Amino acid sequence: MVKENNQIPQSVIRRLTRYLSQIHMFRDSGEEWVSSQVLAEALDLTSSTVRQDLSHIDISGISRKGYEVKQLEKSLKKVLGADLVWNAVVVGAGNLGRALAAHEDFSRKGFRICGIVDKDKSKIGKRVGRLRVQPLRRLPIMVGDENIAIGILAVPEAAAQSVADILIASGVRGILNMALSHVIVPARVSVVDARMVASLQELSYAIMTNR
Amino acid sequence: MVKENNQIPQSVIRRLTRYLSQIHMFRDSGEEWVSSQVLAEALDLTSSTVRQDLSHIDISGISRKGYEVKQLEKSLKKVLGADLVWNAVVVGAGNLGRALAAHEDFSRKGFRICGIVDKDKSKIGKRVGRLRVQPLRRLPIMVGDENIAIGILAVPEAAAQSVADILIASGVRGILNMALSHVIVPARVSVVDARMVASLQELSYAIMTNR
DNA sequence: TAGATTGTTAATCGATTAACAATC
DNA sequence: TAGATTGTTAATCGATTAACAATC
Repeated sequence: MVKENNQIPQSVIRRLTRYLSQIHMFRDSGEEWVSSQVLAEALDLTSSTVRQDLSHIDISGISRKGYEVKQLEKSLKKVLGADLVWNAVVVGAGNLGRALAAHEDFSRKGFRICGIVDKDKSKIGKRVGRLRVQPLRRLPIMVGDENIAIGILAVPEAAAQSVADILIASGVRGILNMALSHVIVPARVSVVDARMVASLQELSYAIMTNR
Repeated sequence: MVKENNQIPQSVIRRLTRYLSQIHMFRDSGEEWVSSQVLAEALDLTSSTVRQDLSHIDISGISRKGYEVKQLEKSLKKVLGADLVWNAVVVGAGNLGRALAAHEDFSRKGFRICGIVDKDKSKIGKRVGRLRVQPLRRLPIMVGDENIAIGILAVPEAAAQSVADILIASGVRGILNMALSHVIVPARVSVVDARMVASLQELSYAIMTNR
């Protein structure tokens, strides 16, 4: 364990998020220990993959028992930054943007939505849960004042790049891209795509080829 | 080109969805031809990867010109099933479920949301755009009557598996999983994860390790 | 103790990149 | 024609799986 300092591969990080979710389930059903085998079965993986993955993080298993659930939860949260609170702003106050701004899961998992902005005058000032839609031009002030690290991009395909540029200029460190299109960013900014239409297209391909 | 019959790797399919989105941009700006080099640059890939990927689908490029935009769009749509209309039902009428049911991008890209259901009595009957929230128990009838292939799972973590089981019993062929947790399904059903909290956790890791 | 399970090394498998002859 | 770009093969790189000694 603890292969500290050098970066963990993206493929592993993606599975660590799944381990964390699964560990919560085990914790909630009162389990105190979990083996690589049990974790693997719950997530359709091999126990070998689980052990390899966990070798990247600060956790020690015990022969014949496995990993302590509480400790594993703590280590996974630590490495993913899930033990911190991350401030975020939603850009785009369409159906999707408003839903994301009000989505309970986010705050429950440490992502605090501090604001929602739109460039469309007819949307500005409208209530979204406890927030009000602000004008797009306020973005730099909001990001600076509220220590916002993450921008959630929920605008139409065609606007995605120009709005991403504004987010970057405002000083966010990462972008969750909900738009269809690819956005280009400088190296100091990170992007993760969460393109739902793309996911649906992957799904339709899978359905078509599934026998 | 045309390595027909044998399945295209998941990693390639994921990029094909990106090519399709990018091709729409080129088309909209009036381009008629696109080379592997240009496509690669727009998406942060190598031209070699693009050519390899396109060798899986039914398209021929021409030396010195590249690929015809219209033809490439058509081939990409064909292989991804994006030339078809897919009927879908949203399960869970929380903030997220309601937004997904009303999301314009979906219908524009051929995913027709035919219904939204919830088990919570207080939500049933409420309007969501042109739809009304139906009781969960109507799911099998809806899926059968409206030829629904896809279920979009937008329920809390703890309910995900049991609701997935109901979707499967109702006869859907694929599930878009918006819930945090992993769902287990029989081989004849396909699942694609679109777990947004997981994406945010990937992003926070990326931010933390970005210098 | 006996045996289940970890941690890790080595083997396999798959995906990406490089290279280049063919071609328009 | 000259040269840009494809299509494809081979090389490299990285990720997953298998295997097994160490250990509790």
